[in-house]
Amino acid sequence: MARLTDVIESFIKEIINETGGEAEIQRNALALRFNCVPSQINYVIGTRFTTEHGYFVESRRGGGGHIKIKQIAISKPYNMFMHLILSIGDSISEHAATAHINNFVDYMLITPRDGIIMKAAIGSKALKSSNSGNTDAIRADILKNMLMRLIV
Amino acid sequence: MARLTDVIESFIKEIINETGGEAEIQRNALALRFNCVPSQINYVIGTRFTTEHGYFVESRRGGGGHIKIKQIAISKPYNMFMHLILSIGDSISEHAATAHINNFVDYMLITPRDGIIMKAAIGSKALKSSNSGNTDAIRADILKNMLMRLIV
DNA sequence: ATATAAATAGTCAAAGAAGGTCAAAAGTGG
DNA sequence: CCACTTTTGACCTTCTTTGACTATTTATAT
Repeated sequence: MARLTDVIESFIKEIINETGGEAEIQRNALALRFNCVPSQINYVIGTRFTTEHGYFVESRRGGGGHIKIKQIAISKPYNMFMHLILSIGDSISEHAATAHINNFVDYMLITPRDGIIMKAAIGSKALKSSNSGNTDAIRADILKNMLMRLIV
Repeated sequence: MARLTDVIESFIKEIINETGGEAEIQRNALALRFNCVPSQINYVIGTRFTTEHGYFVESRRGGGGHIKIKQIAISKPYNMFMHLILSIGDSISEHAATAHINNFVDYMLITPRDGIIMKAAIGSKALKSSNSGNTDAIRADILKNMLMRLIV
């Protein structure tokens, strides 16, 4: 029995292929089409179209709302970039994050100015309000989001 | 489906660009043109042309009434930069932070790329691991840190 | 002048249209 | 049976559209 999740997954991937990298869907319409509850769409996206899988997701609510799923480009430099993004994991120290950012600068994947902004964003001063315990997780999220945005 | 609100927004912005900074419209005429109720014009103005977005709005009722939407001119960009850093306070919503960043881009205090990185850093996706309650505080810290770094 | 009509714009809340979250229930493979 | 994944559903948040009612300004008739 083919899992619905897999069917929806391929459906979305097909759209992405056809349009050359981006699928813009409407949650309710899709749920209706596959005869499932809307939140199943969220499940599919949350398990199959994550950063780790190389996708970037945005959405808007309200009238005319939608969900946009973008595949990051897969040219050579991006592969390297992606590889580094994946190596970040879901928790990272300031020291390690800074090292990564400096690496990105060294490899010229980002400019020194980009590096300055990023280091400011993930520095301990910027995250001092976070309850110790999840600081490293927040830092990882911030770092990955910043990097993803640059290649999506 | 394209949101009417967005259509009206771009229409007004086009006028502002053409006239070099100011749009004078008539609410009813515009509503008629876009086939909506007049108050939708107020909605567009109230959500897209606020002070935070860098606009100033005046109006007059009665015969020959009108709504004037002016883009705020900034004489000394640097002052604006400093002023906004100070005005951020110790807590800020994603909405407000995004508006600030977009403003910085509009006034060319930062590049669009800088803006992308910054918005990624303060987006709710990046801060989802923060214990709800202090998300806005963390965001304020991050934003201030990034901005400070650029002028120090 | 004054009262009244006409022409505008403003406010606010309800209805409508999406999407998000989270946990319980159900299914599956080992 | 156990651990893991998928399916479902109840409830929440955000954004847009609509409309009834209000406020202000200008025009017109007395």
